[in-house]
Formats: sequence, structure tokens, C-alpha cells
Amino acid sequence: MAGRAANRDAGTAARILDVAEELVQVRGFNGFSYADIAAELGITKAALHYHFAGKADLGEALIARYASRFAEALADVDTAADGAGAPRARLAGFADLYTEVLRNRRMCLCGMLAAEYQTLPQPMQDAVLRFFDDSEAWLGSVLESGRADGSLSFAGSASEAARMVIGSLEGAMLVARPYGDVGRFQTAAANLLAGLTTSPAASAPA
Amino acid sequence: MAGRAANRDAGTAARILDVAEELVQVRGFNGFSYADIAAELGITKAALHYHFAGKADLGEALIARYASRFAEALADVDTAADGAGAPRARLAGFADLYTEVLRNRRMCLCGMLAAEYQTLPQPMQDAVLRFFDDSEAWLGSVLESGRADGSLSFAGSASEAARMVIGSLEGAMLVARPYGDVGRFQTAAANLLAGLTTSPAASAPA
DNA sequence: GTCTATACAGCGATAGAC
DNA sequence: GTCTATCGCTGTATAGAC
Repeated sequence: MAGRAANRDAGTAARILDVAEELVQVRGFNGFSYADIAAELGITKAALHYHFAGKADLGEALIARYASRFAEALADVDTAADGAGAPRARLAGFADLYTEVLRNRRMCLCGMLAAEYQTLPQPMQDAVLRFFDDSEAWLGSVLESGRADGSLSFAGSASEAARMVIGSLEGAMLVARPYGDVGRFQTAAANLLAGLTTSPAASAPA
Repeated sequence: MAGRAANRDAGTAARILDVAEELVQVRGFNGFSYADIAAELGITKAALHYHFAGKADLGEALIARYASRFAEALADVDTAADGAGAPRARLAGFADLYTEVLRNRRMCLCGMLAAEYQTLPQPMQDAVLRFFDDSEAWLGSVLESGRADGSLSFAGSASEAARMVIGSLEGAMLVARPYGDVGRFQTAAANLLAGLTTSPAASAPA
């Protein structure tokens, strides 16, 4: 989920998605137009309609690609953090994905679309909910493992805790971004995760 | 901060604000037009411009009124929860304000505007940050009291904890609203507050 | 304070040439 | 695959009558 480089060599469709993605994450789906994308790429609006018939189609493609990249990033977190201490490291890795998005002065794509949810065409609405459902499933499983091995602690079900964490990270981004302060997000995330982490004495008995 | 009733007897300016407020909280500042307000009130767009010269002026008035009502609501929470156990009750009362907003199928006005922040005229941007600063000041003071009397517990400064709580509540709303599920928010809020609450044994020694 | 009428820019979208 | 040209509509905003 790192901020992708210029993507100069990608096909036109991919470059359109790159520009549109940034516009949605920075200005919202209702805050940009085909003209903005066309100007940025040096092509015309008509060319955009060749690749994406309507704004709704573009929006669906945007979420699909974002969700797919996010799933890859989660798989990378799984790979990077393995063995003992995996749950804690994976939880931290999950929060780090959000940090990277904010570092690019962006809001989470689906967090932004959640705000505009009522104005979105239904296929986009459905895709946004799927994104959160998938995140909840991955994180819930991590939290459950952490509770099982004693490294994490929380009340209620792992799904509920996952929902709480996802919402909290989205909200921390939402508020930190206007302040232009990544540290503000990181502090909030650290305090949040601290509340789920068992004390060293309990998790790593000397 | 309860969902205000029809406000049938209010002046036109107030009724415009009522309708615009709901539109912003449901669809976003970039998701509605003067025509939407005019249609809802049965007046013309030109009449709207008499009361609020431009959309930016309307937006500023919207935040000012919302922030003023929110401050009143916080004062009410102070009054309702007094004496022993006040910090915990005030913290719960703070979360309840958010619940009420969500019950009306709305997002927090300033949470919504935070998402659209980069597209807002600067006076609106400034007012949004002031709203969060004020909330942080009030909540930080509540948390500090709670730590002092032993009823609340958290790492770092009270201001940092306040920022974490505000962000988490905003994010819980942001994500719960698309699901149309107030219970989803309430569960997340309860889990969040549980992490700040000292165990009964510590706070209420039998 | 509200109206009719209108200006004018921007929007998403389409037709048809190249 | 991209262009020029244009459509129909909606956006915010204004002028001037009542």
C-alpha cells in the first residue's frame, strides 16, 4: 500500500486510475471531475470515456484495484511477521499501512467513500462494505490468534475488537489529515494498540 | 445535540441552516446544491442567496451553529454528571452525543467536513480545526480529572488520549453509518471506553 | 424577503473524424 | 486510442421587479 511511484510506463487505463485514486483520496469522489484527470494526464475527457464509460465505472474500478492491493499488502504483513509474536507484529503492520497512506497526505480510499456513501451508485456502495468486511475478517483472525497465545487482550469477540480498531484507525486518519500531522495519527494509533497489548510481564514471562 | 425537530416556527435563515445541516451530514458539502435546499423548503434559489450570499458563507454559518450547539451539549453533560464518578459519566456522555447523531443517520458535521477538508474555503477549514481543538480541550480536561481520581487510566498525556478518543469515535461513526447499524457504533464505543476505565476493584474498592 | 429571469461556467456524456 | 465539437443539464450567482 505504499505510495506508488509515477507509473510513467503503465497503460493509459492504469494511469487514469492512479490520478483518479489520488483525487478521490484527497478531494473525495464528489470533489473532482473528468476534466481534472484529463488535465493532469494531458489527454481529453473523451479519451477518459473510452477507458471508463462513466464515473460510476471508474469508481468501481478504483475500489476493486485498491482492495486488491490492500489484500496483497495484508498478505505481505502475514509473510513478514511469522512465528512467535506474529499477532502483535501483524497488528502493528496493519496500522503501518494506514500510516503510509496518510504520509502521502491521503485519506483511506474507502474511508473517504464511507463519508460520501449516500451519494454513491450502489455497486460502489457494495464494494465499500466488502472492503471493510474483508479487513475485519483478516484483523479479527489476527486478534483471535493474539488472544489465544496471550499476547493480546480485549473484551468481546475478536470481530468486535477488529471493528473497533478499523474504525479507530480510520477516524484517527480522518482527523489527523486536516492538521497535516502524521505524528498525531501515530500517537493515536500507538495509544490504541497499547490498550490491546498485554503487559510485558504477562506476555513474555521472564 | 439531539436531532432537532422540524423547527417549523423558526425564521427562514434557521430553516435553511436546518436543511443544509442535514444535507452536509448525510451527503457532504460537495454532495448537495442550493437547489436541494430550495426544493425542500419550497422557496427559490434566489431567496437563499439573500440569507447566505454564497455557499461558503452558508458553510461557515453551519459550522458556527453546530459548534455552538455542541458546546452547549458539553455544558449540559458537565451539569448532568457532577460529584463522584463525574469523569466516567462525562466520558460516557460525550460518546452518547455521537450516538445521537448517528441515530439520525448522520455523520458528525465536522467529521464529514474533515473528509472534504482540502476542497473547503479556508474560513471553513479553520472552523473545522477549531471544533476539534475545542472538543480535545473539553475531553482532555475530563480525562485528566479521571486519572487524578483514579477512575480512568491511560498512557501519555490527557490531550493525546482525548485525541485518540475523538478520532476513534469519529471513525466508528464513519464506518458504522454505511452499515446503517447504530449498534455497531455502540459496541465499538463501549470497547473503546472500556480500555480507559480502571477495573471496578481499583476504582470502587468494596 | 421572495420572486422571475437569466448569466455563465462546469459537469458527465456522446457522435463522428482521424 | 485519441481527437474536436457539442449536447443537455446542473452548478453558483446576479439583476431587477414586486
